[in-house]
Amino acid sequence: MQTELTDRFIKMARERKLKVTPQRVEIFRTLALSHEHPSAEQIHKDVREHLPAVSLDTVYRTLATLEQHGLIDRVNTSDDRARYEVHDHDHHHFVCVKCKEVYDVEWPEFDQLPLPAGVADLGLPMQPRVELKGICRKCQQQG
Amino acid sequence: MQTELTDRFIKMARERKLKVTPQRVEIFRTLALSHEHPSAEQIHKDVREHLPAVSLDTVYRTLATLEQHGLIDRVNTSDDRARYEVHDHDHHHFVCVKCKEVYDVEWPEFDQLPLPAGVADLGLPMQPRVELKGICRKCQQQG
DNA sequence: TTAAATGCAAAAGCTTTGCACTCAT
DNA sequence: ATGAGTGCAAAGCTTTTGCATTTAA
Repeated sequence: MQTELTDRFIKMARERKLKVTPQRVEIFRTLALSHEHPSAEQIHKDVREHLPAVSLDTVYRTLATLEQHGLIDRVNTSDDRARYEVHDHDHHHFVCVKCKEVYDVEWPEFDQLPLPAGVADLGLPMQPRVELKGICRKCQQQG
Repeated sequence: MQTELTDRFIKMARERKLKVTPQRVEIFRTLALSHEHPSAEQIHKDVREHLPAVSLDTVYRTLATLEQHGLIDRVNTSDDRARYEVHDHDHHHFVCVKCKEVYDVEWPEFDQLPLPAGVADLGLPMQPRVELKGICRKCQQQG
């Protein structure tokens, strides 16, 4: 529900001593409710339907802040623009190399796989994610 | 060796009816010999040591062309600029969220794992790659 | 009260594009 | 010969930044 999501954001923000502004609440809610892995500009457009005065640079700054504090994730696609998501369940991505669309994929077998031995030497790993590049159904049918 | 790599490129380019220009040869060779997952600008800088007249936009155009034809891969990082590699052995990436450095990781157990059932519905998958985000050794030590 | 967040506008940075010329085939 | 590739310069987009104002704590 609306309140539940907002409360969750407020709780996480407070824990990290981030100020809770209407802009931030709305940006987080918009992203959490989207399944489109939206870009900053898309988020801006959506947020403006509820808070018309929000500026694009606030969206950029907020996304950067929330990402740094681990509340949201940047999705690495081959797209020119950065795209984001709230990572609230274990999943991976199928990225279409043609249209750049991103689809969520669940893969429990992978989630249970232990990390390769050498990783510890490289650094401290966080979330292992699989990126499945490919051509999506829609693009296959179009040629 | 030098010739071997060049020959390999020429063969692949011819198969795809791409013209073999000195610029393309040098761009491919530079990328193939690099282990740094370089950006277009870095490649441009390196290539210029052998072919001083190559322009940056030719590098961009060549990288786009070679990527479209599958001779090179774009590496999806959280970095602002696009980065590339010649994918000549099975490996995955450890990406440092702080310095954006990309390290290669081998993971034979993953390579043997069958793809999740649902993928076929999404489209035609190509290479499954794992992206391990984390904080690299160097950044850990610096704070 | 006060440090952080926002909005605006301008700038920066990466990448793309139009056009005339060159070159691989 | 001829169409693809290149270099140059200019433009296009996304993203960042400086500064004055507002606001959450």
